[in-house]
Amino acid sequence: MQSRRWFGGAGFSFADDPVTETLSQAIRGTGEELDREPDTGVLFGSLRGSVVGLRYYTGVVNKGEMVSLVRQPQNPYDRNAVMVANVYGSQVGHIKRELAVLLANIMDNNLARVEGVVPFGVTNQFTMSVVLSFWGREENRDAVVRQITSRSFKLQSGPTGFMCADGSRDLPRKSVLLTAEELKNAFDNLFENLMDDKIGEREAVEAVCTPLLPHQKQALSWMCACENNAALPHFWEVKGELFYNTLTHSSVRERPRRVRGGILADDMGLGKTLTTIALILSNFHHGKPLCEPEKSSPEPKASTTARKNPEGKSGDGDQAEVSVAPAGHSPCMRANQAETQVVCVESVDVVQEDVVEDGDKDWVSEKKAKGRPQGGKAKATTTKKAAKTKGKAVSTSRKGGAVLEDLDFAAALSGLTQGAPQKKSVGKSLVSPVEAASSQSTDDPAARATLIICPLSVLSNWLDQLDQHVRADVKLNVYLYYGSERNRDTHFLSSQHMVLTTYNVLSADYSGSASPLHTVRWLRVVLDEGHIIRNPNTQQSKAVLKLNTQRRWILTGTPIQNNLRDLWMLVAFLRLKPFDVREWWNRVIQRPVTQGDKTGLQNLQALVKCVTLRRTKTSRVCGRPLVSLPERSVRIEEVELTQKEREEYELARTEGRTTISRYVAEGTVLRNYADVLAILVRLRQFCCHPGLLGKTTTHTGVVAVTPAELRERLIMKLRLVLGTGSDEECAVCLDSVRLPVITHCAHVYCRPCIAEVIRSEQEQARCPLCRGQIKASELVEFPLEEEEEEESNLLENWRSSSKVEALMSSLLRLRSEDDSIRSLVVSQFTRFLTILEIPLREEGFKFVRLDGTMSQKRRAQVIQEFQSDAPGSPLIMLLSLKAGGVGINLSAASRVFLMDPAWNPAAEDQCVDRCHRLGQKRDVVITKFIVKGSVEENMVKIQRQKQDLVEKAFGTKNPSERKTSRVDEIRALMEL
DNA sequence: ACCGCCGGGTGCC
DNA sequence: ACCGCCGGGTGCC
Repeated sequence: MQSRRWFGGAGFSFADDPVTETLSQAIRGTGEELDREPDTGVLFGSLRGSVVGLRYYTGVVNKGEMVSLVRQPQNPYDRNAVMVANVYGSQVGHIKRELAVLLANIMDNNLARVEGVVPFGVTNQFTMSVVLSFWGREENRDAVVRQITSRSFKLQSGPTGFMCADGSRDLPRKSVLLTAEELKNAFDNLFENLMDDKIGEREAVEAVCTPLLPHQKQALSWMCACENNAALPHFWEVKGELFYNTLTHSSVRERPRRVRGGILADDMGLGKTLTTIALILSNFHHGKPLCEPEKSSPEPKASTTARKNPEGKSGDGDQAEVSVAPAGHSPCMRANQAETQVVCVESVDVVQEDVVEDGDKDWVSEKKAKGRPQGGKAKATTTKKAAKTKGKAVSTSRKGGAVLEDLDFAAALSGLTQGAPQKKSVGKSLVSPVEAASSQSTDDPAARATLIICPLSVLSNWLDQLDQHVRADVKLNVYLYYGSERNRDTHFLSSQHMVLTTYNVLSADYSGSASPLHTVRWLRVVLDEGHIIRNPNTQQSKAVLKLNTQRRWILTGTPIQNNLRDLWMLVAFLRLKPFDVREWWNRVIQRPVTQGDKTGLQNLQALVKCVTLRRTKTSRVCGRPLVSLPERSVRIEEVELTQKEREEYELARTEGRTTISRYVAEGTVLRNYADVLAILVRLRQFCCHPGLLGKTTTHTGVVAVTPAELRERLIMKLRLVLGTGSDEECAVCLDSVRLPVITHCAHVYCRPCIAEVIRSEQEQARCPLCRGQIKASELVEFPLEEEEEEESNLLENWRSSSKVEALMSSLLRLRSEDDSIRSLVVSQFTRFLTILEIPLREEGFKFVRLDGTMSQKRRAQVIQEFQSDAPGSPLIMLLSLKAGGVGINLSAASRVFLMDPAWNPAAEDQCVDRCHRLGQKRDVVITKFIVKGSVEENMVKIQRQKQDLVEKAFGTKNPSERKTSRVDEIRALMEL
């Protein structure tokens, strides 16, 4: 079941097209990506050298510990200098001069990566040995060996002197290798069976009005434990005075603390949002509730404050009071304050319990150690300052600072801003950037708000769920940080219970100066649909890593799309030391695992297990399924083309075959990728409706004569690639293409991405996909022309098609049998959806439409309309496959019509999951329309074959093999 | 002695 | 560094 994740290639970007998808995958494995492809290197050998200058630096290393080698070309004493640092980045010393010359040469010319292990640790205060191993691409082996021997160093073949992961000394590493199949299975199951029966259940606080299901209580219990538990994390042991990491063999003086958070990777529909809401309300400081309903309050007031829709307009079904917190104006100033509504329970007594938040515990023990048990100067100061800056005097004090904070926070929450300030306010700089930067590691009582970051498409879902699950008489301050009018006041943001925002807003803020979100000290940051940040090169990912927070959570249904590399960003966000530094991740986890090392895999499994909770729809709690979803069945409906359609199709097919077979013969299939893609797309469009083709009739594959012709042709190809409604992946950023441009060699990229390539490579700039020469002046943009005219043209000269008829007869039959059943009609081609509107209208179906071009506001309206059970609400939703992918809930539908096969079966599944999820009452029936004797049939065949393939799993095949199988697929598609 | 040897000063890059 | 290297002092045994 899970194996289908493997073939999802681009995952959430839904690059449905085989050519696009795997081609860029193939490219990823080829280019000069040594640094980014740590798993592709081979070991050239190793040699013994020495580290000098130890006495000048503080970095310590143990026997067997790994060290990193960092070039220092700016070193004033030697431009060849190579610095040696330990796992935590502290400098240990330098590589001895003569050896540094060699390393500098190898490193600067990118001939090999050099990794160091210290075999004996520090034996004197001046120098020590280091074993250097050289990793690189096979074609560089000779050069490296020559460099080494010409400087009369001796390269030992193999990893002699390499330390074993178990710490045994200086023996050749005996790694147990796994077969590709074992590896694939292990990887597939990496996120399975993580359910530890030992985790208990925990009820949510009263403020949560929806009863949690057993598995949700388990998740809550687990999440609270993750946030509160102070036990040593995995791979750490106490060794005398120090703490010792068994993987890197490093030790540190300060007690390493467990990641305060983790990955909640439950399947879609198991209630990750609800569980997270429960967590936020149930586990504030010291494991106490955030706030509770006032029990004595006779009439609960429905007031969910500081809340607005993305568009600033109140949603229709929104029962709670919706108020916009105006910029620069604190909601605390509202007149109808009812301070008693919020009771923030946070007792200081907890400080003395066993399980407390680390910061406080550390503080207590620190004070004791200093023999000042009741002191706590530093703490008291911060607290006072916090109180002071809020202009709030607090007189009651039970025990030290904590109670002050509590009252202070309660006051802040309930809006007692006009209390009598005894000292003058220091302005709104409650959180100064300096404080923020310096308070990373310690527990921070000022951190109070939870920041939720999600894709725009699920923002409204969070608001709905908060309404639904939080008791109306709980006054929860939720601020939607979105839109140009958003309140950027950090004091205001810090004082919220929750702040909701999107990845885009976050990265937009980040790119500016003084990002408010990066200034606030958060209690908790939650990344919803966290796999969005799997590519570490994106602005979003960089922005996310820079957030200042105590606790970190990732919510995702698909923790790994198809590669181990996807995991790194998640690990980095969680600050899973030391793997948040790429080198250690690569050396300890990624390369060993990719090369089939059993120990590496075990380490990876342990690592994942200690931060992840994942249950699937088929998981069981105490022998019972988590949730009982209705059945779901798939039937394939074969569609026969009419005589006329068949003739048209065959004409196009023959033409396409001729072109492609020529490319195959020439071995230029991949170079002519855009043409091949165009042919395939055209055939797929023919299968749906001839009107999909638009004016893309130009003959492909003929060399253009004039620049104008070439330009026209490129624009046409660009339109083909983009206009299908399927998503395109940029081979540079590996994300959906934004601001698309097409190169003269007919490859599509984001303009900024390819511009950067050209800028950095200058005259030698080459197309990342085909290595053809590219110039900035030759990039062609999509002209913003009048598509409307074409659209109306489409509708005026209306004709039906076999597939349209097949759908219509199904829908009509369905309506006559049961007119309460709602359907999703899904296509990758948005134009097809437009075409389908005509017969639907003709037959008097009420329908709505959801596609990627619609604004968020419109989407929310449409979904609400469709989900509503009011009489006269629509029976059908026309849905573009891409738009149907993420987060949305369409459980009102129980029939799905997949109009055209997608390349990525996972995309289809995701789409079906929109309705086959919690809340679905009926059995779900999925109908796939496949035109008999067409590319569609071949696509389905190849999909099935893919599912059976094993070796694709880890990307263990080398790039040329992958390219070959890609060509084979195209041949199979065209029956060549 | 335009050497060798001795012993003190010194020390990353 | 319980080294190596440098450079000054010194000089048969």
